[in-house]
Amino acid sequence: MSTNHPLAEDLGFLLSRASGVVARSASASLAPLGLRVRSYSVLAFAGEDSAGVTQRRLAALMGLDPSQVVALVDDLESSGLVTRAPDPTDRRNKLIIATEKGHRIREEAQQRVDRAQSGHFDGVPQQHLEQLRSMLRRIAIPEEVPAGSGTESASGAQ
Amino acid sequence: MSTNHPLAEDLGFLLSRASGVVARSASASLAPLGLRVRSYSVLAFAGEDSAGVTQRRLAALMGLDPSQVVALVDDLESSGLVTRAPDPTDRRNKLIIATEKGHRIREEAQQRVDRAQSGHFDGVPQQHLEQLRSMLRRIAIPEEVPAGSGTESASGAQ
DNA sequence: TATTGTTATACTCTATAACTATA
DNA sequence: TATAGTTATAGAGTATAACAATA
Repeated sequence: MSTNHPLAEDLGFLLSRASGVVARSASASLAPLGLRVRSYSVLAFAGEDSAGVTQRRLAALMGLDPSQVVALVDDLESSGLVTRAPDPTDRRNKLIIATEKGHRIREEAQQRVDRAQSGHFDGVPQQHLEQLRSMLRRIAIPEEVPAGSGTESASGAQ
Repeated sequence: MSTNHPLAEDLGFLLSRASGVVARSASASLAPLGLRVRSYSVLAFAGEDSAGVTQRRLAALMGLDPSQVVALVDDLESSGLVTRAPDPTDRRNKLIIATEKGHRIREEAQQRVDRAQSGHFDGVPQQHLEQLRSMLRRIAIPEEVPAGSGTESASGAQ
């Protein structure tokens, strides 16, 4: 399409830069809780569903390889924020469930992240933010990640 | 502000996911040229200014530490895409200048990246893309990086 | 004394492949 | 045989600190 635009105007470039800026401030805001953006994401997803989430689903939600989820859960588990509960239905699955402490920390973590992010977004009108969100959602999740998790052989996850 | 929203709707999270998706496809499209997103960015900035760019300025433009720029320039230089020219005005500076071959490769690289990215953005109305761009620019470059490069002791660069 | 580029180092993130236990 | 979780490993990205040459 538009040929020969400067890189500083390129959407992919700006996306990457902006993402880095926001992630760094989120990371800094979480440090006092002993969390990083990654582990916070796992904790947040686990805390959203009282039935727990499988590691496979976490990987799909976060766009990671399942092998990367292991260490994240290990850390949270050893900090007592989540537990790995066996799934009675299918014993291959491990359901990641937030502990009571996990819920408390998650609450505070979310507030911290929100506070850190508001600095980046608060000048922008609400309507634009909603457009931004829907645009990013479309790009980030090409095929709307069905709740059934991973029948698609890790298609868009990589 | 809005308390207790699901993480999948969080702007920072979506930003990070979308950025990853776009970066991966850009990376894949550049692989046949022996470039990555990072080295392509250096090549693009160098090619935009026939007078060349200092490594310090590249670091500021890309949000990197100056030490990270060294290896990127090393690679491009050994591939014959850029040269390190001494700055007569200030011999501490090294001006990174695209070679003729560098300009050719840069041209093709840009086309490849544009093609890869159009898949992600082409459904979105032009007006929304422009809003997105200006929003990302604001977040990515907090204080509009003055052309004078780095008097601000690597403030926003980190 | 301050700044540009540089080297070195350590840590995080990303990407793959292979293994185990269950199904 | 296929899938969930796991281990291991190599490579890329990120973050700091210190140093030489130049200003």
